[in-house]
Amino acid sequence: MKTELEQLLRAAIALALPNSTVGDIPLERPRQADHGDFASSIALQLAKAAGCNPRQLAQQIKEALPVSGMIESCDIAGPGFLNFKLRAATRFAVVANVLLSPEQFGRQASGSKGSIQVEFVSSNPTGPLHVGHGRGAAFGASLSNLLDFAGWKVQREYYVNDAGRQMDILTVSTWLRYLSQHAVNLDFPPNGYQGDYVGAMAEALTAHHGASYIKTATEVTAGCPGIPDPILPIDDKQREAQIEAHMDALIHQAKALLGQDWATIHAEVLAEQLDDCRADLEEFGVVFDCWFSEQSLYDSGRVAQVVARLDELGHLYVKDGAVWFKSSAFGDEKDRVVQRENGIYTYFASDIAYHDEKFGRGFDRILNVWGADHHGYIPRVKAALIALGHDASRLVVPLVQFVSLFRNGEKVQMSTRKGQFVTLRELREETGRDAARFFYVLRKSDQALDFDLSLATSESNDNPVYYVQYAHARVHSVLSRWGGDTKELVNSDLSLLGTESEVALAHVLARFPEAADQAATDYAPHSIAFYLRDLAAAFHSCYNSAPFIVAEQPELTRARLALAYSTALVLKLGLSLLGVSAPKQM
RNA sequence: CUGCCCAUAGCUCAGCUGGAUAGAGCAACGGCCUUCUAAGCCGUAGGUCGCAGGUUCGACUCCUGCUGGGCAGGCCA
Repeated sequence: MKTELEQLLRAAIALALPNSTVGDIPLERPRQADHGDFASSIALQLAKAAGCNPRQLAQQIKEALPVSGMIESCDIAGPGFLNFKLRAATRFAVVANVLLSPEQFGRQASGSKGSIQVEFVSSNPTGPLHVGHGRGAAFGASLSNLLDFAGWKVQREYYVNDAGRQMDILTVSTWLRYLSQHAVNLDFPPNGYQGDYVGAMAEALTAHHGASYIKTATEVTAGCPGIPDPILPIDDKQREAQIEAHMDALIHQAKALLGQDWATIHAEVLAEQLDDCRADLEEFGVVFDCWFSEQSLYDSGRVAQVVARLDELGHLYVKDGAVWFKSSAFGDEKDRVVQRENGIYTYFASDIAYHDEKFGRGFDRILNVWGADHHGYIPRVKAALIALGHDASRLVVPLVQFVSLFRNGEKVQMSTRKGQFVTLRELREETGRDAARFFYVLRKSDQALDFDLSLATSESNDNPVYYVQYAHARVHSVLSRWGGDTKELVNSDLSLLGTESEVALAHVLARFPEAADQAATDYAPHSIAFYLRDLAAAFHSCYNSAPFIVAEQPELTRARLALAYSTALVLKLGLSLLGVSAPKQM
């Protein structure tokens, strides 16, 4: 409807101003009803270049407008706005459109926008997902759904950081718990993973492999500097350094003592964490097409290859024994190390290989959904891509800000250390999946989120999830009261509609395709949540203004139910984009 | 010190590539259930869009400076 009107305007402008070049035609739905159904400020924009006053130009455009069955009137208002009023039949045509193909309403042809990869969550598989990851998951999943709906061919990917030190630390932590369960007593390192799940994995290790990994305490700590005594008067930096050195020595010692068994434990720990993570996300309605392993980049030699390529291109140099990438030559604020003095590649090196690999897969666009704390990392990745000859503008990084939990008005304290964090699983169990998914996307992603647990769990009118779901349930309640077949509703006489609240509802309904498309281009699932609230509000208003079922007027009843049912279908569609269910009863 | 994000009603937040009288929810106040689910609706009140400049027909929106809050600046990931 909007695009048709846009074409009419374009034709009119071509006639009124033959020599002008017009970009996008501004066309908005005014807030105020007396400004019509659509308004355009195009005359104001073109007036200057055309050298005449805006109202005059608006008049010319109006007169050049092709005849159309959808427009009832076109007025010139204010400084030169063109206000369009639609015919009643045009206004309610949306109802028939929705009923004819409910799944397709607002959906754009698959692949019409090109292909896109969305990488999100990608948390280290070193422990359960917490509420921060939950936001990334909810955002990324909703965004992916939206992009798919708006015509992108979407691939959802989880990058698994299965290489590197954090995984080693988890493996050691598990092994140390295993040892202590077998009465080998050692001081547990403060930078080890301390959650209960580590102990559980240690028990599983015993169940699968018995006592075959037991070593003595002296063997394990041989060559370790030990954990600094808390009473020692050394500064925090020194203490930190010694703790890290102790951990490195433990890892080294574990690898030496266990030999092949180390790889077995490592693999088992990783598999267990990934399975848990996958299940957790699935229960949250978040499913990935691809789980991409960081380790595979090392195994296939891609990391070494990409570093070699940068070297051939002359973008590397050696300083202080380490290999540096000249990222400052490509927009980064300083150069970055890709290979450490000890010969080990940095995380950045594998990330370059990963992004190079992704670009090689031929996506038109690549999205990395990252926590906002990683924003400083963007320039160096882009720098690497540019250096490798890629078009870095194809990479977009939507940032997701932090989440704070509130219960009864008080902030829930969380710290990743000591495993004192609220997990996504706990959140889901407390609020339910629907509330969690909806609350997560109720705020702009680049805005810090205060997640109000009391509100999310309240079964009251304060809860915005219920507000939308209730509108959907209400429609079905009315439909079942009516008792007819909803398939018949397509043939209703929509010309019987026309009250103020009916017009308003149809108007919001017709906005859905634009809202979905805009939300996709803005990477802004939150605007769908807001749209759904608007739609529910328009429905509730309609519901209260007059009964849908009028006993002595079956035709009017059918027309009104057609409007109500199409509303329910769009509510369901919109909620499904956000991963929220649409119950028929509440 | 430098970079990024944020600042809108008492509170939590929307505000579409610059458009007409800046919106919603909660809280406050006043109404609406013998009729399809009151988890709802209708109404009233509430604002110097952080401050100061600039760009123009027009600025919550764009630019600069300032104030106040969050985050980031490793041979960690």
